[in-house]
Order: sequence, then C-alpha cells, then structure tokens
Amino acid sequence: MQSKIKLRNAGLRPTNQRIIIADLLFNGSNRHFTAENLLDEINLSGNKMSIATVYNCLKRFKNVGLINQVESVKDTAIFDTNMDFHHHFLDEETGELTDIKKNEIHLLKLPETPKGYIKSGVDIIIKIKKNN
Amino acid sequence: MQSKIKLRNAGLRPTNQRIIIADLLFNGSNRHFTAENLLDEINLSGNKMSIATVYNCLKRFKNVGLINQVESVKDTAIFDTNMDFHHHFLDEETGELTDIKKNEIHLLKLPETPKGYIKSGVDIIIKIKKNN
DNA sequence: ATTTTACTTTAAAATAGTTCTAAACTACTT
DNA sequence: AAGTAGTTTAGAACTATTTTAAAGTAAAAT
Repeated sequence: MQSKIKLRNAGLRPTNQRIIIADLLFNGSNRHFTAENLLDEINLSGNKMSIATVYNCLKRFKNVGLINQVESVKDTAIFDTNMDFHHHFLDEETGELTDIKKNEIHLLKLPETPKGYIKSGVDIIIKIKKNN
Repeated sequence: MQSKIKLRNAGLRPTNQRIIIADLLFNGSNRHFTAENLLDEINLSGNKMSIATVYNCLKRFKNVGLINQVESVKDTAIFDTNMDFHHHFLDEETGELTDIKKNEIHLLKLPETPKGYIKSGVDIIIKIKKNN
C-alpha cells in the first residue's frame, strides 16, 4: 500500500476512498482524466463511490499538489497526474490532450511577473486540429 | 456603422443584435469578458437581448475569427477581442486575465505538430497569485 | 413590391458539470 | 473506550450553457 504513505505525506487522511483513487491514479503511467472518467474506472475496479466524493477528492489532491488541473476551453475539468513541468497539445475538436515534454519547448524570454504577485506556473497549449 | 461592414466581411448577416454587440466589442480597446458581462453591458447601453442570443452571437463571432475564446480553468467561458498573437497572465484566485504582448515572450523551440494535424494556435498562460 | 427561403432571435425548458447540505460514518486523539 | 474532527454520501441545488420550437427578420427570387 504505497498510496497510504503517499497520502499521509501529502497531509491527507488516508481514507478508503482516497486510497482507491490513489491506487488507480498513481500506478506509474500518467494520464489526463475527468471526474466522470475516474468514476467509471472506480466502478470497473469493483469499487463504488459517490461522484461528490470523486470531486472532493480531486480538489484535495490538487490542493496538496498530487495532481494538476489543466487549462481547457472545454466545459469539463481535466486533471493530469503528470506533475513534471510539461505542456500540451489540445485537439480543438475533441478536447483531447497530449503531453509535450519540457525539452521539446524552449522558452527564451518571459515577461516580468506583475508587482505584488508571484508566478505559480506556466502553461503552454498548442491547439491543433485534424487536417481532413 | 462600421460594424455592419465588419459583420458582412466576416460572412455574417448583420442583424440588429449582432450590430449592437459588435458596436460594444469593437470600439478600439480590447477586453476580456464573459457572456454575462456582455449582457450587462448591452442592458446598460439601453438595449435588450436574450442571453441565448449573446451565446449564439459569441459562438458565431468566434467561429469566423472576430474574437477568441481564452483557455481557462474557471468554469465560465472568457472571450477576448484581442486577435493579435499574444498571451496571458492568469490570476489563479480571481480568474482575472491580463495581456502579455507577443514580444514579451520569446519561444525559441516548438515541438513538431503530430502527423495528420495542423497547428491552429499557441496559448501561453502564466499563472500568478498575490504574494500576501 | 411581394413572396419565398433560409437564417436568426427568443423565452423557456433541458442538460451538464459541479458544489452544497446535513446526516451518517470513520480515522485519529485522548 | 469515548470524543472530536474530518470525510463520505445521496440528493438537492446551482451555474453556465445549449436546445427547442415558434415567431421574427434579412436577403434572394419572383
């Protein structure tokens, strides 16, 4: 049970529901997913959970830095287990995201952060569409 | 009536409602706004319109390239009249956007667009928060 | 000019995604 | 073992947006 330790380290009480979710999310490979996606997976894994719990849990995970929420024009929140600094291709038609590794983009110059603020992240989204 | 011509050039039938909106949006200075923001402004200007019309209109304007929709984690769609290539600071707490001019960012290297796709845009979002 | 056609607007209903509520439950502390 | 603080839950509520279908309007055809 890696997940239990992981949750405790993040300062979260390791409840059954959080462990189920952590087990699914942090199994080695990164992924983009919505709350509904995750609930489906939970159900498939033989577990049950309220959708409200999934949302609560994802919000907590995000706040403690276990997952990211990705910027998106779609009306559904998309989460990402990849916490490395990286970016995304966004298929404008389907909303599908694909990772872009940090070293595939080189940002030479960044603007000064406005006074009174600190920079908390940089998201680069390359929008793409099928050339039919 | 600049707006009428602008609409026609964009291939849109210049209806009263579209002209009202175009008059408000394309008056020289750029802005970020939501559908509700815009409806308030329409009402303040002494005009009336259904919120559905505002949404229809913004969708059309976006499709013909008169406005942009900005990527955002907030659950409300944010539109932008600034069609120059540019980027944004995003205040993570309030959702407020501020423009970053093209020349304040220098992108040296971009990844190859996946096969079968064409690149339709690049959005850079620098997330910031108040250092209280 | 009038009629026709296709597009647009509208209010209201519907939908989708997410959050809230308050009661029941559970992990941790004492 | 008992207390308490945080968590889960189903369902209601809420917010943003889209759909519906009827009425209205702009442009095209007569």
